[in-house]
Amino acid sequence: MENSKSEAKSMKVTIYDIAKKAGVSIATVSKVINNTGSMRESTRQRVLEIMQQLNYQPSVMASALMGKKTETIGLLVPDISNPLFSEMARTIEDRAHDQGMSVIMCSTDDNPEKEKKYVELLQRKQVDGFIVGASFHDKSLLQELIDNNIPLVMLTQDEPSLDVSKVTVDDFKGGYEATSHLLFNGHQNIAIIAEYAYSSNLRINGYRAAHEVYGAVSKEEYIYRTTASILNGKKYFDKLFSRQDVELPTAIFACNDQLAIGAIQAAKEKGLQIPNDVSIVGFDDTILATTTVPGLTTIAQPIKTMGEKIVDVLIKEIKAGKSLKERFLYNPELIVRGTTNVFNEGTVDKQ
Amino acid sequence: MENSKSEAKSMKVTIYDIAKKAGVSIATVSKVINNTGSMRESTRQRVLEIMQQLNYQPSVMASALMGKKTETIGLLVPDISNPLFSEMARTIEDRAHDQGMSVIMCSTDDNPEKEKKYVELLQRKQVDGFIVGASFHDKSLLQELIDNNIPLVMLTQDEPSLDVSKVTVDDFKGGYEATSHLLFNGHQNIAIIAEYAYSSNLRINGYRAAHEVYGAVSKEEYIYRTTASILNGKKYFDKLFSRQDVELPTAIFACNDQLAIGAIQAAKEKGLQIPNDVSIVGFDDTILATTTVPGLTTIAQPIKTMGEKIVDVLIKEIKAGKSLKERFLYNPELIVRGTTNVFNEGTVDKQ
DNA sequence: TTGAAAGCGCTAACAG
DNA sequence: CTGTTAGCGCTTTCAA
Repeated sequence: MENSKSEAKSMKVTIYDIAKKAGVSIATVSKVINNTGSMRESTRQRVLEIMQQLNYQPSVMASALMGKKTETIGLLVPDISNPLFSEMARTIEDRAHDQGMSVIMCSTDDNPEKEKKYVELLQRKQVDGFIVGASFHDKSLLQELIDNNIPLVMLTQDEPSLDVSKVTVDDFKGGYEATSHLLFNGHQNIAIIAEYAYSSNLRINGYRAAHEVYGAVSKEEYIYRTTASILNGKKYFDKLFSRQDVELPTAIFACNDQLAIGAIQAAKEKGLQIPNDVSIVGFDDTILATTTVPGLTTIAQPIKTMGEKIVDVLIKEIKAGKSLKERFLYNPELIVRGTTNVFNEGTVDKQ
Repeated sequence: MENSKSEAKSMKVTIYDIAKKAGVSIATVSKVINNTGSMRESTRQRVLEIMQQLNYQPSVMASALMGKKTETIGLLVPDISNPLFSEMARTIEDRAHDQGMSVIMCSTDDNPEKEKKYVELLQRKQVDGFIVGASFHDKSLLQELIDNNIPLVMLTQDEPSLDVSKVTVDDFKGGYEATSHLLFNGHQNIAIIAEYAYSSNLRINGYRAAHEVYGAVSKEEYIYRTTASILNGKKYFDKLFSRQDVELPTAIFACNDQLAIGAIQAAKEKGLQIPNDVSIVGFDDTILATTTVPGLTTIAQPIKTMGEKIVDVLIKEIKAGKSLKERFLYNPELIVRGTTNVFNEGTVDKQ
């Protein structure tokens, strides 16, 4: 009635089972698991074999208890169902798995209570490090992690008050390029629908800078702020086009693809032709930018590159045991599709 | 030089610290943590207070080692960046967090090697249960989990060979409704672009059944299979429209939104008008269905409801310690937008 | 080269 | 009502 065969019963097989069957001590088994210490090659082989036979999987829990890593990272983003973040998440997940780590995702909804809850949860789960994406409101929570020397890196959020490693796109340049493209093509009245995020400040600065360079005036009345969603894109487009006090804009620079799509939809509903009556530029270059007709002209972030880099940076810091405070700034790229009329330049990829 | 104040130093505070400071034993502290046993109310309060003061977070690792749950679930889907799954994931995440659990996500890419790798990884991390979404090729891996009595539920995948709880949409009915809508509106030549998935078999059956009911003939030449992507939607649309041996279809039923969008793009490129020259119906009703112009007529899955249900079922099974083998079948709903012409019926939500 | 033993932070009897 | 104690599965000195 004993399970003397290699057919492990249902009970989880532990380091003790391996040790007994191999006729060695658990210390020895531990050494072969971790590839530490030295021993007779034949011993190592025997243990290895038995581990195979019994399909032994060392418990991450137990080793984490002993101060080893959990090989898990926490990913905090505003909303994983937002295409920008789901695309980022996919890259992050792949890169992490390549290095033997898994990722727990948490959508904060820009809600400080959820932020707190998730940070604490992830700490209880003893994640090896955090990736914080796009926006995080309760800075003090993050500062506390930093103070406790818990690896933390920021993606797509160049919040100056936090002194950690960051991977971002050059938001200023992105804003500048989007606006230049529009100015270059003859638009004088360009509105901007931005987000309540640090990145949007930078993009707005780029927008203003472009105006200066082109000798145009950027009107404060054209600058709106909201949160990312198609609905808000619609709403703010309508607001913009129902004002009496300023000239109607002929172009919109939306600070992300969702807002841009909302603007497209609102324009269509108003019977405006795109790009002739109104041109629209988005930001991010998510899948959404390719599914509209006409395709959305947008500023591309190198999502894949950034996702991979942020994982690499985090893992490096986890190994180093301290923040390296590196900053990586990537170039945005203007992708011209059908929502702007083009008399020139730019990467043309019309669909 | 002692940190006698409530200002916990950097070392993690443990159950011992609480016990010492409260002047009780760790057993007592453990009891208040888990709300077990009984004790003087004043004692409980005192301990609770100190836990607050020291910002004590019980280690999930340590309690998991003792056989408690890890409060983590593993989510396996083909690709988290696919809007259907990211929207599902969002719902799942929220529902799980509501009940104190977090989710580790893994994208399998329909690749059996990744499937194996992730299942093993999640086991090492001792997840309390698995949610397997949409498609999973190596059935034996799942069967092994089931045999080991590890909670496992399936979402959107009514694979008959696995006897576990399932939450799915009624794929047959969805296929039937999509096709009926087209037949009812006068189409006789309706092609279908399906996936290599069990759900697609069912949708194809519905497609055939609708033909029978309407006294139409469903031609095998109109049935294509591929994997979900915009590119494949385009590709198969082109294939369909370059055949000489059958009449050109006047309508396409694509088994998911991505394929449908590819078809829309291909149609536009060919200069075909939608819905007049060709009508298109999708499946899923993801965000993609709302961003195209015209909006995509599609079969909606109740993503939120299903996501919540699958979590509830899994958690119930985790608590029960065994599979309940429940099946939940949800009604799909036809959402009529602009890619089909309507002479009648259906939920109209044109944009 | 190997193993005995002392924990990691927590839970769960079992005594007191 | 409360504390003592024996582990959970693993890592890591330190001796042998």
